[in-house]
Amino acid sequence: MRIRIIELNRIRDPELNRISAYCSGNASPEWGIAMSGKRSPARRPTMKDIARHAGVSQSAVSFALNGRPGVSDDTRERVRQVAEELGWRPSTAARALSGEGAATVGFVLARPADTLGVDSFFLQLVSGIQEVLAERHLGLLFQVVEDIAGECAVYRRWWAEHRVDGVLVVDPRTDDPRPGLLDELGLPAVVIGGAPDDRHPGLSTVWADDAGAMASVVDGLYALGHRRIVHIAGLPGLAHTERRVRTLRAEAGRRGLSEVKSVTTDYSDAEGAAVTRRVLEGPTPPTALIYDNDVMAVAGAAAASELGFSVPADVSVVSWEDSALCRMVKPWLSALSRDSVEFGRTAARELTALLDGGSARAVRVPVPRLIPRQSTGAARTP
Amino acid sequence: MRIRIIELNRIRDPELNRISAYCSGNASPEWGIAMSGKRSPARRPTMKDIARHAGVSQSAVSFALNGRPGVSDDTRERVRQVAEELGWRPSTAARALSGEGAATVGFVLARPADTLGVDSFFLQLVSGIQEVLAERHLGLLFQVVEDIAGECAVYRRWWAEHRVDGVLVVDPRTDDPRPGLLDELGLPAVVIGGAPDDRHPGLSTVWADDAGAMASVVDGLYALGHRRIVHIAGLPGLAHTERRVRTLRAEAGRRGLSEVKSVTTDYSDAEGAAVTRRVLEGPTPPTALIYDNDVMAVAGAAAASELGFSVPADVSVVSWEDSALCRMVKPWLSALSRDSVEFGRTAARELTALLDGGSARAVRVPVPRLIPRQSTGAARTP
DNA sequence: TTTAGTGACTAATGCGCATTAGGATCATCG
DNA sequence: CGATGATCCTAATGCGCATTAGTCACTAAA
Repeated sequence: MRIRIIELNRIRDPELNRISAYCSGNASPEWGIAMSGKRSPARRPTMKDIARHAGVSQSAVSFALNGRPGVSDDTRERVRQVAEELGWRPSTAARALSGEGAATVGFVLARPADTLGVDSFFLQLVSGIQEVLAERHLGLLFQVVEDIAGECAVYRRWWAEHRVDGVLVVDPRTDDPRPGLLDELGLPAVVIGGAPDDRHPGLSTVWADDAGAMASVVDGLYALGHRRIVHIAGLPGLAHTERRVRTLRAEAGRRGLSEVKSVTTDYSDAEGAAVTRRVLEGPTPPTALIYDNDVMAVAGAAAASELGFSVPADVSVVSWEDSALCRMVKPWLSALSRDSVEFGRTAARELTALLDGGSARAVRVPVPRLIPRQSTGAARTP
Repeated sequence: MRIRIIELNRIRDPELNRISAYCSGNASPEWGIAMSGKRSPARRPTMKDIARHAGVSQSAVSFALNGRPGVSDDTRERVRQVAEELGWRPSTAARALSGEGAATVGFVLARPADTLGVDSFFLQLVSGIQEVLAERHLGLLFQVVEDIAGECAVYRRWWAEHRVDGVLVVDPRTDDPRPGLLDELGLPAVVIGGAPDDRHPGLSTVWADDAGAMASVVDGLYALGHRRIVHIAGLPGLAHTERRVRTLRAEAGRRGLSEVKSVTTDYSDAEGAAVTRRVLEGPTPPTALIYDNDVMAVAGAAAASELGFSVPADVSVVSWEDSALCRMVKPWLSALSRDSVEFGRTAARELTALLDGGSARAVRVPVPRLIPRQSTGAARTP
């Protein structure tokens, strides 16, 4: 049916080839499908088909399938069965067009392609997000861009194209343009990892208490006798980096520790190792290192060993991210563990709540727990 | 405008809350947006708006913006400018509905959530795919499912919902139900990592020559004097696993090596280490180990060291996947390196070609190169 | 017996866009 | 000078669905 139409179009307008996408899957390039013996691709059933099969009007079908009043229980059941038999599913395009939203949620990852390294966090996060979205048949539109500007452009485009009903924002920054933009566009959004923000009451937030975690890590290290601590932090602009850095400074101040500092990096193994070398080669090397991710922790621990520092005898190492990596090196790295999959689930749940008309709120997920392994120990008393 | 409509609906049908998604972004839960002083969210401009501003009919706008004949160059330019000013973008829903396809490509990852570990391959692959799709404003719909059956269900749903124009299939298996299904649905698809398959001429394939790579690895190890080689392979059902296993057997047969074998695993660090221990503790331990991914290689190398085997003096290690991981352990692991991002780009390009009406084909990407590092060396002569 | 009311439907409309079928207004040619 | 095309536009239609406005038959109330 559709095929024939395409053929006609083809004849009338030779350069019109976009439509051909529909049948290119198993069509020969010669447009011979309908004529050749080959089975043509199955046709999507529509409500009209259901109506015909069930002997009612389209509207009745719509009422029946959407649980609206206006049809008898008998008819409703019959329509449902026919729909089932035909394998009908509502066309998201048509639904979106008639005001229902696109049944899709957007997720943008802003980082250069070559920076996409060994990082289990995002895949797990996305996996958790999926789990919740899938239950409600919501799709996840995923995009990787170079930077925040690109991310904003994507949001604008998605909004203008009517592609998504809401978005999940990751890696919030201090002075971030995204919340404002999303507010302006009226696009429901959940910020993952951002602290609650009064300026954008329309956005929900799902966040971990980095401050609390940092405080407890410092507590632990202090109790082990560590007085010189270096925090090899992540990207400087990120909100959670700032929170950690600030908390570390506060904790140090509270205890009167002067040789405690944070150094920001780009999260790469290379910088992690480089910074480690730099601080350990200084006049008064730290006795404890806190790394903002597992990759840097592993690279840093290796760098320390190379310099002749024994872990944990000479220097303790804590990874702010737990993964298989931490158990793939010797000594096993003590790490702050959080459930990234659950984090994703929570974020997705908040977004669906928002889509259902709920009001925005800030949800705090459990403080990451420190899993003590072999890389932390008492500070060597000088 | 829309707001008012929603309010009316709300009054008539209190339990109708799906529509609310549109304004929940910055709407108070009280539906007071229109009345309150707050700026209501911007409204999407449509072609009607453009037509009004430009003083022409909607059709003229359509012709102008789609490069169709029927409007003067003057008008065309004017319309384009207005569209630009208004920040207009075609509604994908409307486009899809009028037969243009959904401007979206699907990607399903079939693996249990907890198996989503440290794996840079997929993120890089997706990143490459994105790069190509983004150029053409094609969206990527991403979904994680538990298994192949779930994946098939997703394809069916996407097809019935008219959500995607084509899909990218990863991890092809021997005796895979997916190509047949996609053929049946007439959904254009590119199989990533599968060998060319005559049975489904409608599907394109992008694949690496695992056989060639395996042969060259065996060549290299043989030249170094290795005669007892164990291949710690990935999942048994996967097409590329089978290719590698078969090739290894053939190569061994060709050289008359009897102590060469493959052991399949689940790709996890745990199994990688376990299998390593088992084979090294046997009566005649292998002198070379080939791991099907970086995670197992690292875990395996560590396990070997723990057993007292020195790498590479006692046993050589090759990782069939290069990543930062391979340079994060000592000794650095020799690895087969491929450009996953480019792999993704190639796959995406094949799919867009298919969507443009091109015919299916099988594209071979370059054979992965072996990067010799510190983990491979001459076999200890017994 | 008329009137109002209700339950169960069908017809008709709009969403935003692509496309087709028709006008109008010209210039060109026989 | 009227017929024939071009050229440039506008009106109208359909995609698949949700929704609104009828319609019709039947029942309960007045």
